[in-house]
Amino acid sequence: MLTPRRDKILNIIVEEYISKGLPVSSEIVARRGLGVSTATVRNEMMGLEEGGYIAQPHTSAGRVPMEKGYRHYIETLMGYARLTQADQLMIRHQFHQVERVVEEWARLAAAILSGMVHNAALVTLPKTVEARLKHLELVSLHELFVLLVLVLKEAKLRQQVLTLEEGISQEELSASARQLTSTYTGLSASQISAKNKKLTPLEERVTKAIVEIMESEEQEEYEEPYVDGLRHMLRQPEFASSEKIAALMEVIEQKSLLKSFLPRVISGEGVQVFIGRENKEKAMRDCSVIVTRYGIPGEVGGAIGVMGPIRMEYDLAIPTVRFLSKVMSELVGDLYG
Amino acid sequence: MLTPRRDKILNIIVEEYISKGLPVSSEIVARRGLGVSTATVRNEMMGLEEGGYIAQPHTSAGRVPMEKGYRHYIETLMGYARLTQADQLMIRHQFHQVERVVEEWARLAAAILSGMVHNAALVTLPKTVEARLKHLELVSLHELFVLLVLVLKEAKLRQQVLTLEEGISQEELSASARQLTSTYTGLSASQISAKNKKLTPLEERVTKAIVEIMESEEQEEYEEPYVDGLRHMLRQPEFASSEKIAALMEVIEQKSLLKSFLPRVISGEGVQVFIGRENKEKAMRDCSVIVTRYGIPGEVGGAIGVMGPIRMEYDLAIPTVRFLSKVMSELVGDLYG
DNA sequence: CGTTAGCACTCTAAGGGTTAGAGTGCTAAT
DNA sequence: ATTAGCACTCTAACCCTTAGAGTGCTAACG
Repeated sequence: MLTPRRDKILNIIVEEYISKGLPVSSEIVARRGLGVSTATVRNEMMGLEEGGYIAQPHTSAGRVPMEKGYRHYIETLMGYARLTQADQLMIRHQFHQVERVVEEWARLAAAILSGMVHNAALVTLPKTVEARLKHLELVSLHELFVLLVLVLKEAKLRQQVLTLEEGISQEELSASARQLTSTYTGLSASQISAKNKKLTPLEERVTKAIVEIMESEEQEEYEEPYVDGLRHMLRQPEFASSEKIAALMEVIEQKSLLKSFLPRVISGEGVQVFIGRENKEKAMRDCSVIVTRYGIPGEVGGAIGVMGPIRMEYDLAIPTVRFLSKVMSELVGDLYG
Repeated sequence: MLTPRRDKILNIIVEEYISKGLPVSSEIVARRGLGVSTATVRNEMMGLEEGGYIAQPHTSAGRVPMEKGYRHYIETLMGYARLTQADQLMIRHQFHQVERVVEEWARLAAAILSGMVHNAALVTLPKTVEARLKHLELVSLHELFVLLVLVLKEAKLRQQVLTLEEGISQEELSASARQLTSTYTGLSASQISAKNKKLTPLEERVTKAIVEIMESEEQEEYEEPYVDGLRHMLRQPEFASSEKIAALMEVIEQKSLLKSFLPRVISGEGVQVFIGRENKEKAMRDCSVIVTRYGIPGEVGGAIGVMGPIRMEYDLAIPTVRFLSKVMSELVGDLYG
């Protein structure tokens, strides 16, 4: 598709632009590698420009990569970019320092990721394909209020306050809870609602609530993600305009973030990169998102990724996302094993 | 301190500046109320300027309120500013629509508040002065891992995964949990650790974990707050500089937000306003924060507030914060009743 | 004495004009 | 195919000018 020399020139332009943020002149390219003159480089650049890989902000300026150029660069990168052994160790070490709680892991992953790539990180909590009940408990709060506590298969807690018609003692509640736990344990929402044993009014009420909670659990595609490192991302010069920032904030706070690209993450394999206009949200047409799944395929999974300006250090961000996804998969697999 | 006329002129300047965002000229002031000429207004303005209430950006510009001017304006405001009946109803209505869960309330309060005042809202979850155990449960996850679930007095759940020395059946775990619940229910961390009954190794392990969790619960001054509506705040013209935004984001993401003013909220009564330099964080010297407590004094409480540019609609923000604090107090009081 | 009309003064923001320099595309030579 | 050389273009940074807004002061007024 691209001659080796053009490929090389393109990659130099992208690298240079990413690190400096300024249009890249033929001279800068000529100084790096290939023993050719600036004139030759200029000729090749014209070809790349016709191909839509690069463009000039104005006539007398150097070249700037276009989305197609970034795409090409990233394709090359995907092959070899890996984290150094030292970085991997450093990251693993940090995970050993925190508690064995999924929320903590996700938070830490977001913190590490955003810190390393100087951009915002997103991490969703892992979600099981099918929620299964592990244990349930009824705790009398006061008068007619009862707290229903569900423990789902992967140590996930859900709670709901139920209002009863008549007061019931804690002893009776505990008995019912024990009873229901033993009949429902290990079952999914559909299996629970399928069971049509004879139930007391209380048990019926509780069962309905359980099914409701577990179904809503399965419905949502993903949990709301942890977002960390906005402070880093906003320091990038491309976010000088506060209008852009506000628009982005809108997307983030309205939670439309997930809907916009998670479907594509689920379907795809490996680390995926969405550059500029490839993002569905208008506010993100100046951003790139690097995401991947983590977890155990077909059982439990979440998403982890980075958001930043198009001019991002892909050579760092891609392997970092990849590695953190690996670590999270191991941890989650361990917990759910 | 201030003659009635100066007081009036000052308040006009502040109001006008808040609504328009432009320096206020003597003519604008003269056109509103008081039957005096621009020259007289100018004379009075000079007095106000000497007093440090207002200032000119440059020689030939109108006046802009200084922090002292805002302070004076707010002091006047505090007396009478109330929400309309319609707004109050509208807000109450929204709270009736959501589930009886503290987290939901806090989230909703933040959403309503930020939407109404077009700025960022902060709401912490209510925190009890002393954590009391309501119920505990032990659920076997697999092999040596056991999930400890605590239900605290105010329907608050806490969890921790314990690693045991040897496998224990779910039946035994449940028995222990029931046993411990009955002995510990209604007690505080210190009371639990004071009890020195004979304990099995398992019970000892669990007790230690309980005390640990409950103590950490009491230690933290406040929970991490929900922040909502940054998208609104960032649209304000004073946040045109992205440098400011990034600095603010730093404060928010690093959680230093709470430490910076919550001590003062706890000690103070009623709605409090921190204007510009009165905020401890450097990044917030261009911001105002309006906060108050909610909850039941001496028992349980949280904080709710607004953050925005100094040029904020105090006449709207102050009563809104006040009213939402009232609603949250009622709800929380109801739940903990 | 407080108030006001009148006026000179100051400062900003916007527009226009100039210029140095960067980087190009083209041409002609190698 | 490559390259040196050069004319050309466009930007960004200046400076200069000017209209207009709003002031502070002075002197007159009730």
